[in-house]
Amino acid sequence: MIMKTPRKPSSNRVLLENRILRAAEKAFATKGFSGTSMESVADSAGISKQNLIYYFSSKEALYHKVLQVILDLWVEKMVFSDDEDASPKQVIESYIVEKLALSRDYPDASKVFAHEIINGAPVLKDYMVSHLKPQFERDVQLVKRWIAKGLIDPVEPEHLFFTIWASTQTYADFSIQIQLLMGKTKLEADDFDVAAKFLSNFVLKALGAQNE
Amino acid sequence: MIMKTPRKPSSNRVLLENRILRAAEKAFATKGFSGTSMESVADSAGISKQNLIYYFSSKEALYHKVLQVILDLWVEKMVFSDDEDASPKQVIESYIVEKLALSRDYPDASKVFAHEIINGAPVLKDYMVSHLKPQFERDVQLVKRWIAKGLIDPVEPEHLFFTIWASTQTYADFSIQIQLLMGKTKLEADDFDVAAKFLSNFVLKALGAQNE
DNA sequence: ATAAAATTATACCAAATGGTAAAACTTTTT
DNA sequence: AAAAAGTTTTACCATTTGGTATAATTTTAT
Repeated sequence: MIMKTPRKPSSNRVLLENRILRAAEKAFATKGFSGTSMESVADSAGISKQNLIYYFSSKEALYHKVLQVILDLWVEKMVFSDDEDASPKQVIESYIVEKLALSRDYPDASKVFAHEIINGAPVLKDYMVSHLKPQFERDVQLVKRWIAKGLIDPVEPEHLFFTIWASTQTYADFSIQIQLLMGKTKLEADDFDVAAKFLSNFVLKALGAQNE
Repeated sequence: MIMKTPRKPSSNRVLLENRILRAAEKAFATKGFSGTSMESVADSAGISKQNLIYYFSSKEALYHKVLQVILDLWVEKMVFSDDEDASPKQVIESYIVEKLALSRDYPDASKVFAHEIINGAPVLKDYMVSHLKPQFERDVQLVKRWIAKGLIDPVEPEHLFFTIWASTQTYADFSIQIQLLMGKTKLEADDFDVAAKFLSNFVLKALGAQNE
């Protein structure tokens, strides 16, 4: 039986796919799935619509790939319960800092995710139950142990996470509102630093976990 | 000069317009502006597309009206600095409770607003600067006076508002995520009560304003 | 009752859009 | 060099969609 050796993917292809994915991410972020046309993505990527379809055979396929890239990035960068022996202050502080860094560095990714969730998670529902929920439950258990040990004051851990997620992601998803209200044309790195300090202090104090 | 007396709007018309607006709000909330077709709104409202266009001459007009109804509701229900002499605890607690009540009772409105903001506030930009920003700045000043009087600990008031908004609206906008992670088919009134308690305690403690 | 205004139904259309078919061209492998 | 695989371009199409034009019907004011 003769096995044909497949040609190695040209480096050009990888570059082009990345260019397409970035263009698509930006489009999905600012217009949503329905509001994004394949032609506009192709234009942003500098290729023809038909050529875009050669690389991603349908708009759904393109959207799925964009979501997958986002999730890979997030899972890679966001682990809460890394070190069982780290202090709550350390863990929470770096969690908030990292989440805000994601909002700062990947605002489009955050917005695509926000669109997906607001629209009822039509694509991500299964993934959330199978992957995110177990991780979430582990993290909740860790917080409960902290409470049992008296390291932080008693709170509902689930709502603690909802609050941290919401208040870090708002700097990406609702950045236009924040800009308009603060009279800025865009959010600078400095604004994210201030937000990180504010939120860390805020959460730690609310948990009675400033020390250590 | 003869002035024709215009016919009074039939009560039927008011009812029908409300039915249309509710259907449109739900559609815009779950699909966004681009993802919503006039025909689907008409179907949900139980009329023909052409008849819908008779009442709202374009999709833009319909969307603008939906936004306006939402803003009217929110402005009516959400006043922060009502009473200068109320204690921070009273003001913040009722603010959080009322914001959560809006998320509970008008989740679609919250989602339509979220879509608008994530997409860059193409319609609401001007309104936010002319109406919301002054109100925001008044509220910020009130918080600053609280700090100056030593009623609460020093924080950046702007970020305090961003956090409260984000963490109350997430129970509407991201409800599917919360449901999936908590293993519920929907969020009940009880869940909102727990969230209100959690958030009130959390924020007041972070501000050092539990007493009074 | 009747004219005028309001409402609903019928027929239609131009533009946008996601996608297919297939030919032409380029690069890589043998 | 030739075959094969990969890539790009050209031409086209069916469906969806927002919207217009207009006729038919119902409701209201006089």
